[in-house]
Amino acid sequence: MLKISELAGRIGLSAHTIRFYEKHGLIEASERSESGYRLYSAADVNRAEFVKTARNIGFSLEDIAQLLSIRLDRSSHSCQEVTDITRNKLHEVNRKMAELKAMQKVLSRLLDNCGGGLENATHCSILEVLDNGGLATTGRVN
Amino acid sequence: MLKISELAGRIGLSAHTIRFYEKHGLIEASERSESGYRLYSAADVNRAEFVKTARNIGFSLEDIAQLLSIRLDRSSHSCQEVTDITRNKLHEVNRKMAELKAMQKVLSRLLDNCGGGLENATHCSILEVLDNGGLATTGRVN
DNA sequence: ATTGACCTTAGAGTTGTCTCTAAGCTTATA
DNA sequence: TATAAGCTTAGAGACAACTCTAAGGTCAAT
Repeated sequence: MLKISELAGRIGLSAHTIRFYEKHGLIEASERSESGYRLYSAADVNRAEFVKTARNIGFSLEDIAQLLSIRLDRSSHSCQEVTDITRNKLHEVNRKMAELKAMQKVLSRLLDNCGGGLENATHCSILEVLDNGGLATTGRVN
Repeated sequence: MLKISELAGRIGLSAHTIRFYEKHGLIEASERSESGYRLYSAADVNRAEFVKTARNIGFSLEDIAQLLSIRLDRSSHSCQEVTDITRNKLHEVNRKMAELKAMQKVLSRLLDNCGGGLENATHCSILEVLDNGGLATTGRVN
C-alpha cells in the first residue's frame, strides 16, 4: 500500500492533484491508515495510471470519469460507448486545430507583410490591417 | 455618438463584453450623456473595431492592450514591437497545434484499432490501451 | 401615466484544472 | 526529544474571457 506522495511519485502527479482528482471521483484510496493517511492498493495504482494515461492523451476529467465507470463494469457497457467518447474528443481536437490553422495563416501573413524593423510604427502594416478590419480576402483564398 | 448597444450591434460584441473590455482598458467611451450613458465617437468605434479584429485573429486581451498602446502613439514605438507580439502569438499557436496533432494521432489510432460495436466493452481495445499506459511506441514513430 | 427597452454600477458566477494555504496531527530520523 | 518531512481537512486563489445579477435610473412610445 502506497501513501499519497508515493503514488504521486509513481505516476507523476502532485499529491495535491491526486486529492483534487479524488474529490472529483477519479482516483480513490481503498484504505486509510489508523492515522487517516490514504493508502493505495495495486488496483488503486492501476486506476490512477489509467487516469494519468487518459489525461496525457488529452481527455477531460469528465471524459475520464465516464471512461472509468465503463472500465469499472465493462460487461454492462458497450464498446461503442468508448468509441463515442473518443470520437467526440477527436472532433473537438479537429475543431480546435481548424481554428488554430486559421490563426496561424493570418499571423504568418501579417508577419510576411511587415518588415518589423526598428523604425517607428507609423506605417506598420500589421497595425494597418488591424485598423482596417483584417486581412483583405480579395484574390485567391486557400 | 453611439450608445453602448449601438456600438455592440455595430461591432458584434455584447454590451456586457464592451463594459468588460472597458474595465480592462481596451475600449473607451470618450463622453457620457447627462444621465451617464456611455457615448462613443467615431474614433472610439475605430478603436473598438481594432480590438474586435485583433480578438478575431486570436490575440489575447493582454496582447491587444499592448497593441493599443503602440497604436495610440505609433511614433514612439518600433515596428518590431508589433512583430514581436505577433511572432510570439504565432509561436504559441504553433505549440498548441503540435499538442493537438499529437492528440489527434493518438485518438485516431485508438479508433482505428477498435471496432466500436454494440458488444460489451470487456475486450475494448481503447480501454486496454489506457490500462497499459498508452499506445505502444515500438516500430516506426513519425 | 405606464410600459418596456435600455442604461448604470459593483460584484458574483462560470468553466476547467489545478495550486496553494492554514492549522494541526503523524511519522521517521538523528 | 527535537526536528523535519509528510499527512489531514476545508476552503480560497489563479487563470482567461466572459456572463450574469441585483437594484435601480432613463428614455421613447402609447
